[in-house]
Amino acid sequence: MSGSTTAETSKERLRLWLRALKATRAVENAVRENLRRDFATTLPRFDVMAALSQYPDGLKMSELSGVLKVSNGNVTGIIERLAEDGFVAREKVPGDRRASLAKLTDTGRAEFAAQAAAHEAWINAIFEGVPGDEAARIAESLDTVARQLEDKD
Amino acid sequence: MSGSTTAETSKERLRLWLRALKATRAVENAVRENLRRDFATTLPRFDVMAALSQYPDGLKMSELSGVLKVSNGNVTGIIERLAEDGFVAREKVPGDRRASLAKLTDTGRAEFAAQAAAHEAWINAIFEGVPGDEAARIAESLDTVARQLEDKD
DNA sequence: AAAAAAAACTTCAAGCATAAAGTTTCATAC
DNA sequence: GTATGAAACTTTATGCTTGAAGTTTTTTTT
Repeated sequence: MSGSTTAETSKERLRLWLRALKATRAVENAVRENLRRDFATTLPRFDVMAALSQYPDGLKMSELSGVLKVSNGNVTGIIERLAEDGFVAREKVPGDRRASLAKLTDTGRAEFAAQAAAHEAWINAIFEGVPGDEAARIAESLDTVARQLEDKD
Repeated sequence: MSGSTTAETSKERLRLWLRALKATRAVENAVRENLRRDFATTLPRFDVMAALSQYPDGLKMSELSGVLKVSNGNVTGIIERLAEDGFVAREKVPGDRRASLAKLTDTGRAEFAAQAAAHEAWINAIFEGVPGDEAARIAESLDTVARQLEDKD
């Protein structure tokens, strides 16, 4: 009977999801709090800077919203505030006057490097109780779920 | 060497977290979209109604914000909108004129029953690729993380 | 070449979320 | 019994987020 779909496994999956949601929210909230306390920033801003740090030549606004899977209007606001703080610069795209390129400034790059190092340390501390091989197995299962959802789009 | 804490397991844990975050966000977004499409509601509203459904005698505003781990002001707004829609009633607490009790109405209870049934079906479909025993193991690891964070508060 | 359609943004309205400040009510101290 | 402090909320300011509507520029059709 192993592997069959019963009403009981449905409940079990629901419980898994609720626990997963609870745990990830707890981690997320801890990260938000740390970002706020140590860097006076937010998770969305960190996410944007993380994305930009992987593209030294910059990303168009629409590419950025595609990478982060958030709406266009959302990206507009976050980039605007990051630009005000001097962490991001908006450049014009030569052949297209509609588009604009968002790019980390040197200040932004330095700031993000510090944030990323701290972030890795926080995560490492939080996941201390999870052995490495267990971590790999969990990631595998979660990817299965993520892929399942991507296919539906 | 198994189980020792090295720089490599730190990176591995970071990757695990990023994948977990990506997967749970994907599931969360799918649920949000379904709630919107099928019930014209939101995840925060669903969460509030789920909490209230477990307390037939109602919850005080402060208790509700404690259960959901969100701020007081947040609860005020969500309950207000749910009350406008007739799903929640605010009652006075006999001995204390400061406090108020939030409680599902009959309409609210019926509405939530429909939402909860649909929700379980969505989750079951999304987690179809995850076998039951794997699910149990993942939940175990996630609980370890969640407990770790609770202790710090 | 003019018209229509599409693309790349930005703006807007509404809801969610927090922290901080403000109100009213209750409990304690003196 | 009056003052002090705490508790239970609400309000406000700011930022995140979306979907929808609006603008400008580019591309495609005809």
